[in-house]
Amino acid sequence: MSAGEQRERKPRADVQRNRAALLETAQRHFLQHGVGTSLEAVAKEAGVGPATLYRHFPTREALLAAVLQTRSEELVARQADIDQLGDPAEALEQWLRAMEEYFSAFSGLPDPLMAAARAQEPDNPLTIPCDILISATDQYVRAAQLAGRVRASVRGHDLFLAACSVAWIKGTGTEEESLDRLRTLIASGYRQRDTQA
Amino acid sequence: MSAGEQRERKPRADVQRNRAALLETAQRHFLQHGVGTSLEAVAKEAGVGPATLYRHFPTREALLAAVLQTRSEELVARQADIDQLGDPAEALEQWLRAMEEYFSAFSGLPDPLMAAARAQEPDNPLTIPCDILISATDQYVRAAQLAGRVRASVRGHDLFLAACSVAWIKGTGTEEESLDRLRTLIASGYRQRDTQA
DNA sequence: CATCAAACGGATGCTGCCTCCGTATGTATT
DNA sequence: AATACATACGGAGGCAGCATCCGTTTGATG
Repeated sequence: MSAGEQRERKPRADVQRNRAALLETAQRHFLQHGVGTSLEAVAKEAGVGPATLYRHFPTREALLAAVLQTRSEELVARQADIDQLGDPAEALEQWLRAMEEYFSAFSGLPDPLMAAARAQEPDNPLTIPCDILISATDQYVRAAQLAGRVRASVRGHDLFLAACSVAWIKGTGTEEESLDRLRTLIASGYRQRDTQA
Repeated sequence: MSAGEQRERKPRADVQRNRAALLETAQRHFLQHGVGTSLEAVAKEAGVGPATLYRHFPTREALLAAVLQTRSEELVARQADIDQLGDPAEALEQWLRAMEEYFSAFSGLPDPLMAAARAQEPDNPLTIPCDILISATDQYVRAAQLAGRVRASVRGHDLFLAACSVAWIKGTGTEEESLDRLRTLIASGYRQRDTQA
């Protein structure tokens, strides 16, 4: 209490408990019913009133961002593995797949994600994740370009959009085979042709 | 009443009138607020009760399909122009742009469209339009492939998905410049390289 | 003008969103 | 252990949109 410690009241225990229950339930509901799931139902199943949910997470996006936190960390962890790869083209490819899986975590996720990526609303809790992903993608693109494996005209942002698109289509229930064809099409689009000049 | 004529009662005049008013209003609302617009509001502004709207168009998709009818016809009309072009690669390109514009008619349109394209629900009034578009795309693809301008591995369905994706991204409010970059990426993906062996 | 099927539309029940406010709960103090 | 107090809780309620039922109106017909 002496050394600069503000000596603030310890936060209540139920706050943490409710928050955890909400996150756990929300994740399940997002998984089962997509990002548009009923928040009222989430609250009820978590054993709290609607107001408690809204107090913890003022908007659907805030809840979504919080639930996504775990997955974001997994994505960052994957980056370490990917960076180990010697081949920058392979690294880019794997990174794109990792991002796509992240976008496909819940059906309907790409929409709020794009909304966040577009506008510069700093209050949208999904904006920061998006910005990070775009610049990370740009890193991988540049590395692959230096190795002459990716066209010079390509930007990280382009492939971010492409990955988001594929995730969106995936979310609409398209068969995996069609998705693979689309991925191949995109890959042909950004890869530098070997038979150059 | 003799010659096989079933002599059925002439349909009431208000039916036609209400239907027309609903379509006109619905188009305006879809344009302004996207495909998710309030059907109640549409009915009210068209000067009819909710029940009348639902009697004419049992589902949102039915109304959407009816409103889209006009645009579909415009698309067919464009086909005539496109078919005039000598260059099959150019024809494919223009066709893809035409489809993309069609998909972008209303914000949020790509979602129900993809839903219709995916499942074989013959009762979904959007399924037929989708099937037509896919096979039309396939025609253009084949023609361009015969001319050696498009990779052999590409299918019409792939480019249908790609066009739908671009339209989806457009609907999320992304800047036109980013869209152009994405279109270019896709084009690089399907075009046959000139420096072939 | 009378008839009657066809179409209409208001009322209604439902679900989900979000907020207000009286109440309960956990922490700190004595 | 009991009290004081801030903090968090949650039910109630207002609102909007969907979709349907059913009593009433409308307009084609003879």
